[in-house]
Amino acid sequence: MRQPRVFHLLQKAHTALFRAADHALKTQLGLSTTQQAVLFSLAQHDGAPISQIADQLHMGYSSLTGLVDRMETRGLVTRRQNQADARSVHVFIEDKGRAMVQAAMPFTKGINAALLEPFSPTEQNTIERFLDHVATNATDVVDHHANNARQERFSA
Amino acid sequence: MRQPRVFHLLQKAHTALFRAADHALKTQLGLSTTQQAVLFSLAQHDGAPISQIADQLHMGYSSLTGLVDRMETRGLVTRRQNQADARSVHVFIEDKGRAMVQAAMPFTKGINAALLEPFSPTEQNTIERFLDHVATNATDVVDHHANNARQERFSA
DNA sequence: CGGATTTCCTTCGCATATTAAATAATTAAT
DNA sequence: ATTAATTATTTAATATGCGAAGGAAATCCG
Repeated sequence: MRQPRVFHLLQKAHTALFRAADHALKTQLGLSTTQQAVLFSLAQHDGAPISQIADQLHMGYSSLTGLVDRMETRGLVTRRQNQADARSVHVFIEDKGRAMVQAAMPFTKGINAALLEPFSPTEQNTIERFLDHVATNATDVVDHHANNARQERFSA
Repeated sequence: MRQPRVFHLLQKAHTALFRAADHALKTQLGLSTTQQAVLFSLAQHDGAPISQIADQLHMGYSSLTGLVDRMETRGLVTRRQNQADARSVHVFIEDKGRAMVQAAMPFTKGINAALLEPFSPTEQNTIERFLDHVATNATDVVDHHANNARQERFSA
């Protein structure tokens, strides 16, 4: 049985969706995709330390520093230091940021509904499980195969 | 029935997979995600005009110019003018570029297999159809909902 | 034919992102 | 106490991506 080329399919699906959504959200809210991601992550884990956000979004600290800078300048979030551990910096959503999450809601909800419309509940469940699976396991899978490739090269 | 938040799930899955894969492919082949995408697109449509690549990857012309520049510098592809229509520029893969596609193959294949391993053939088919569906319909769906949002704003 | 328009691509300027390496500040470990 | 590890920022280099403007070729149309 032929296996779907998920790797490229996922990339195609993603770019198709997000280049378009990016444009819409940028012109309507002034939010970039990445900033959106940070905001939505914070909406679920308000006050998360930088390290945790970086983890969730698979980014380095240095990427986040600039990102949070820009969002803080615009009044969407605030940095606060942890009193227990003065090294870690926590990020909190401000009202303005929360408002943006709310404003984006009907948009993303509509998109979800429209994209899932042709699929049965069972299929929708499969789709969800797959995307979750990729989100949580991709790093390990990739690392494993990258190591394999390296070993093959050494043994060649 | 609760609907999966495909929008955010897709983003999470994609970043998880591609931040990791990016790193691996960059260190092993020196290819960025976008350059990969161009290369793989060309592997299937060698000699495509810039406009077509832009279409496929949902990018503007100006983004592609620089991209192809860098790849041309590295000897992966070549630009050639269309003799029939001197405006359009076609891009061809060179041996070096083709070699990279080949070199990346086992890697992506392994990843595909690993990510699909927990899913039955039927489920794999569903997944493929979904990703295809998103890839081809996302733009329309997003535009439609963006327009709706704009209309609501005007009528408010 | 010839001017206006359109198409295809490049150039340029700008904002965003991303990474690697170096630095700081703080906490933990021995 | 000294050393090591953790957390985050800074800096510099590169990539990416969009929009506006321009140039060159093709097409439209009066």
